[in-house]
Amino acid sequence: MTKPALRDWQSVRDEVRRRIHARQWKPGDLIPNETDLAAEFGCARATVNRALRTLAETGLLDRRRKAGTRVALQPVAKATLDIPVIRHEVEGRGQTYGYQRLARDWAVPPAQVSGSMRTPASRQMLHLCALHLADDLPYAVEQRWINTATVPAAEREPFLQISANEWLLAHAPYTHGDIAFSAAAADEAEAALLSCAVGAALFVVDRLTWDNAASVTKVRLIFPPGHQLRTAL
Amino acid sequence: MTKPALRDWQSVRDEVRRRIHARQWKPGDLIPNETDLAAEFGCARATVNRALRTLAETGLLDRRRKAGTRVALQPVAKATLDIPVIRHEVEGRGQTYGYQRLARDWAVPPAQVSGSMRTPASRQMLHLCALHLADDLPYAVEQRWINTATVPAAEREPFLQISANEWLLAHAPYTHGDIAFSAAAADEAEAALLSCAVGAALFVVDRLTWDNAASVTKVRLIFPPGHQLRTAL
DNA sequence: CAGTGGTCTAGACCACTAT
DNA sequence: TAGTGGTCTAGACCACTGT
Repeated sequence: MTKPALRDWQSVRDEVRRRIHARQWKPGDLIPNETDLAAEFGCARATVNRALRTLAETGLLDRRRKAGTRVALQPVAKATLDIPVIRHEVEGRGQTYGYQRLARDWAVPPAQVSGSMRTPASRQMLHLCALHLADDLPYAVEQRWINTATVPAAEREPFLQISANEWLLAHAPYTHGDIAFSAAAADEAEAALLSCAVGAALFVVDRLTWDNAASVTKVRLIFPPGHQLRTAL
Repeated sequence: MTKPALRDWQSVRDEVRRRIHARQWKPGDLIPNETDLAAEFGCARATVNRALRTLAETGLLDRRRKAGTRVALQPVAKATLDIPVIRHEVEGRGQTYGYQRLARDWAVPPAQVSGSMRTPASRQMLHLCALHLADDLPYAVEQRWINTATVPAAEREPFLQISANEWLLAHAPYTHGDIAFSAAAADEAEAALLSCAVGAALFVVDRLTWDNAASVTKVRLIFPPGHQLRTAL
């Protein structure tokens, strides 16, 4: 019995996945090298490379030069989260988006904020508080500090019509950042804004973005009880 | 002034990113096609393709055949989460991992569970409850249903020494799954296990995995107050 | 030192889709 | 229908790393 040639890298990827899944190649096993697989599959080595590279990126394979390619012992699940602009997130659910700016002021941030943003401890920063709505119900509270040394244009923006969430993406590019997810109990202000009980379990997203070595903004998004962040695995 | 050729796809990617960041190419702009960029950079089109494809995967570019490549108007941040085995997660923090099986029983799951796992509503499933520890402190509670129609070997595994979290990865491959993050208030049992107050805000991860059309397992991981899930952006 | 993956090249064909 | 990205190929050279 001869097998038909696998024509594209997706087919090769699927066949390799199938063999791993069928335990033909077991966790920890060394699999044939690219040249041999290319010969077996009847395609170019570059095609096999693309397939195996993709599988390595998802954590199913471990690849090392000279050592070869092994089936991962404990495949680390990789979940890719899309973090869209909140307006798009709401509209994507088929709901009507609403926005209210609650506060815009200049203040010296807490030491924890200036510390993590690497700004002088005594310097004032632009501080914003806003509410995002979905079908007129509270969707998320946004609390934000903006480093106007990095984004001077923000000084002239009132953020009355457009949220900082959206304005910054178009006006303040970032090179990298950190994001953290956690749970927190609602304080009185948050409970009032989100129409929930004080102490209710809120879903919290903290994000800090950088433009090279300069911090851009630090934001906390607070979601009402029941909010879920979902993704495929 | 002539520019030196860009030798590899990472250099091309960096140069394209630089131009976008410098607003030489603005959000919404059409950028030159692959052939022209290859000529400008002095490299093969495949090299440009690899660079632009990578940037499109991160959401910075929108690419469509015939329509060309545009700078994304609202770059959707893509965060890749690594979801390792809990033992590795703990050990990676330099802490000592501990594990306690709290319960292992057969039961008919709630309709919500059998419904989402697409199993007969009246069929018993293997149910597990376990506690993961870091330096002898509670790290996470694991509540799990296992579809033994898909993973019959689980019937003979006591899960006393090894957690289902870890055993399943080695013995029950999955093809795809869903994961959801949320916040929940601690009930009495959870509060006792995690040494926190009833009603405290807990971080919750719900995961459901599939082997093609057959569900494998549905698990809820519950983390004590203060737990954060972090990643780079 | 030798084997493996990582990448580049030049050319080709194809798939999709805006016009 | 024509322009663009998506991919494959065959061959080459290189980088890394186990032995």
